[in-house]
Amino acid sequence: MYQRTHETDASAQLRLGAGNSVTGLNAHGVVVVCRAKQEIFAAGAMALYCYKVLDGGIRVLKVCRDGRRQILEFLLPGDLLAFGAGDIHATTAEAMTRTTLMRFPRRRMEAMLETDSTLGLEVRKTLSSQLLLAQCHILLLGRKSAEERVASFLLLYAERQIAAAASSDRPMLRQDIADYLGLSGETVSRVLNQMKRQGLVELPAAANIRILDRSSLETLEGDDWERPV
Amino acid sequence: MYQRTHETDASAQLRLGAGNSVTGLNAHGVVVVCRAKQEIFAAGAMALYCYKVLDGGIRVLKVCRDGRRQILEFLLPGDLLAFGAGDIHATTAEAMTRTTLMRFPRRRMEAMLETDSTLGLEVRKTLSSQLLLAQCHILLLGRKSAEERVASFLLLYAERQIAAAASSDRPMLRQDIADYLGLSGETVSRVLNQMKRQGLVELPAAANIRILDRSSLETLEGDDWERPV
DNA sequence: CGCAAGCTTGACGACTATCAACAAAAGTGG
DNA sequence: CCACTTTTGTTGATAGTCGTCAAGCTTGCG
Repeated sequence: MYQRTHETDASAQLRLGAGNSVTGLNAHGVVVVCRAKQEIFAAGAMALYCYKVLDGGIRVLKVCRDGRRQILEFLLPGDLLAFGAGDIHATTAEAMTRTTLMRFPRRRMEAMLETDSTLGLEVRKTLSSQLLLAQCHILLLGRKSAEERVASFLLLYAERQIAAAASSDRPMLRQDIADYLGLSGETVSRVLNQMKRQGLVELPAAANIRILDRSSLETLEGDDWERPV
Repeated sequence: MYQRTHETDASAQLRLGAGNSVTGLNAHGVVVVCRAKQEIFAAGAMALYCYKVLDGGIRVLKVCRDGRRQILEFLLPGDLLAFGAGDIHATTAEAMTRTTLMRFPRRRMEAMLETDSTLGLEVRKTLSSQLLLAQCHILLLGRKSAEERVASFLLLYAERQIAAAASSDRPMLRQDIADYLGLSGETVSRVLNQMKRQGLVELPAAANIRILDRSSLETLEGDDWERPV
């Protein structure tokens, strides 16, 4: 809960370019550090703060009564969290590894939106690109086979993780991938190892995936759309 | 392509309240009428316009190379379409029935956002609530059984359709429901008829569904979240 | 009246979840 | 530094859900 100048912010800026600096808000931010698996906020709680990821990784998810889990998105350094308009969080956010965040009071953010149209543009761009990602996610879950889902996932996160690799070793468990893709952990494991046998990927250490044959994966993905920013 | 004063606008206003009037933009809107099944824009096309639905209904969807279809949302009178920040449409929009739209030039809308913070708020609220809906959709597609999906769908659209019933008879084909729920048309038919045998719904005419036992459906839905606005 | 589009129903098979056992890593504490 | 425990990943056997194919049935419309 202590103020700190943001050492890690430089790498964060690097990812999404200068445009995504949450302009004037930085002055009102507080740096918060979360340990692995710590909950940042829970579904149903008052949305008092919004966040920017500086270092580490976050999963955003929904849970059913009976424990079924669906991950909605993985956030990496540079990404914004909880900039929606709702006063109550509809999702839960958890740190995947030790994670550093910049935290902003939502009331102050909304006040700034009244006058600062640049901030407004940033927020709109964030919401827009989250929506585009969600739409691709919907197509994936609704109409793709297990193999296509894994291929899509690898291609989507490959680029991002290269950029985030500096900050931490790929913090992505099989079960997290499964809960993102709407599959079981076993199925993800099977598909990945089949891809390994076909020479499409390498699995050096567990929780570490290296793409060897990107174009074959693109064929498998069976898709049509322009990948969103 | 002719200007017209919006006769149907009153019922549209009724749905989402006075807040959702796309404030100053109305002056720059043109009323457009689409016949059933007409494409409003295609994925990949330049996003020149944004729209507000005045009457009828629209489906927004994505298609794979091999023809698999996934519907992302159904839009009803009062809903806004294509207010995202991207310059290229990532989705296709089609009229489900004869549909009346108000069409706004995006460049002008974006220009107004520079100064009009009320419009900015409206756009942010629209994007936010679309994102909430998308997140529920992701949970549904990733983790729910066919029966749970249909129950969720009925509950989600029941309220909306009561409001929209005035404008047109439920324009929803089994195949559209199936493509929204990530199921086959046959499965949707089977689940609906099973629900009918259990006295949960009535199926007076094809493409017409009446809910008889809402609370049982809520149990079936197997969910936990606060339904979004 | 007859055709076309959409809906229902059944039979069958494919895909993927579940269960279970084991292997491999990663912590943990002596 | 090494047993020990816990967590995570792999692999196989089995079963269930849902997609596909096909036929027949309704409904609406020309």
